Amino acid sequence: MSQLKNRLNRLKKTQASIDNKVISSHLKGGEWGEVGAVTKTNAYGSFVKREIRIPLQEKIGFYPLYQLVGSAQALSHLQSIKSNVLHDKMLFFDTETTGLGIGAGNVPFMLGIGYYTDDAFIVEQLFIRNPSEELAMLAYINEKFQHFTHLVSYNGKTFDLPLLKNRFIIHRLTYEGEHLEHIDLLYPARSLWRNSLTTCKLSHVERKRLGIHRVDDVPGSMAPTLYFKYLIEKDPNIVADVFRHNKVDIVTLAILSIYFVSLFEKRDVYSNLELDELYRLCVWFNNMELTDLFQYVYELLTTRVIEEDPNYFIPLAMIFKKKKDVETSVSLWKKFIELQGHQRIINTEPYIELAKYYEHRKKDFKQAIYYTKEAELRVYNRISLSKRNQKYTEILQEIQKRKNRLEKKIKSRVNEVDQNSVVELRQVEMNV
DNA sequence: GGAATGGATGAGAATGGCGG
DNA sequence: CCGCCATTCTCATCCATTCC
Repeated sequence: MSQLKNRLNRLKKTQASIDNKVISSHLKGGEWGEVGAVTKTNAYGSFVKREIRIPLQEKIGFYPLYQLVGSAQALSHLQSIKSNVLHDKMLFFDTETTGLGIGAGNVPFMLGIGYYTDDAFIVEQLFIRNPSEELAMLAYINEKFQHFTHLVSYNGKTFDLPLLKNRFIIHRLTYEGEHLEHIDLLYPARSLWRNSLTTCKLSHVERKRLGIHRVDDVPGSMAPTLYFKYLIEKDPNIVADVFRHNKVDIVTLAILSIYFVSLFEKRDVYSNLELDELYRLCVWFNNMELTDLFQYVYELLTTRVIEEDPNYFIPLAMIFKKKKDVETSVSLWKKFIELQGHQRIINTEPYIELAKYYEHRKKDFKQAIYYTKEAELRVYNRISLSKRNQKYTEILQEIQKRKNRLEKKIKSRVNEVDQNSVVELRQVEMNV
């Protein structure tokens, strides 16, 4: 055990020295050992491989790596994943390429993969020193695919994987990863943070939500330039930063997975969320049909919405309307009006929705016309406040149309009642 | 510069109530 | 039964975003 610990510590040290850029310039370029990499050879040729072991208890940002152990299954809700998700059957995946297109001119010069073993998280980085090494690298990763069931990436569905498949075709290799289900974390990230983060780029997400702060990171957009420079000068130190960048990307994929999983099982994390995140989470659980989680988050959300921003009652009401639970929608619209009705500028949607509800479902035209008139009043306020009122005059016309219709309906109902009472009277007379 | 994705927006069909 | 109108449901289409 202590032997293992020693070994881990030793590995940790070498890795730290690489990360701290102790790759010093007095060791003249050319030696791959300097970046902690070795030459790997297989039946198709050679390429360079760097392997890093990270102990599972290591904390990356806010979360330790071991948190995914035994709890990866929840990730299946993020995309329509059918098979069981096990942490040690997931292959985290990110490439560095010579450009952004997925056409033939774009070459992946580095493939970064990450996976869990019993005692560590392993990052393997495959790098080609020239185009002729690509085939050997592809063959290597092809064999790796066999040991996993799920691929995890960030925008990999549109970028990394199509590109990689193209390379297989160009090299006349059969892609052996068709069995892999693909979890692309970009989409859940966007649906959760589209409003609360200015951008959902991986580097921004990890800094703002995972507590991971990169130091001296080279942006991905620098990768092509650095690689071309390497091709000319053949000094591994030139691409040392690309290795480091790619490694963080891979590790971030694991930590982001942990974060998502925690949303499904650690209900105490909800109190740290921004209001909009909590709302988006509510939408998640509703769409995923996880009723318990939905109910829990919904209740938490409503108490916060009252204090922080009653406007959220409106989309929430629409969720229940879609679920055909209109009574709940009605209570939310009314709650909104109760809290916001006094404001000069206010969304009229709840008034209109309530008017529809009373006209069409309850046939209570008086209530319907009451809410219509309330809406009309608010729009008047708007128009008097703004010069550019084209939009609001249209809304106003719509409202007045509704009002006129309701007035007619009320009138005709009064007539109906009169006629009915006349009929009743006649019947009484006949009976007499 | 290519493409999967989800959200927003819109068009068209289906529904349903109402009056003639 | 038919025409009219408002609403709702279902697709279709568009648009921005993200990867290096």
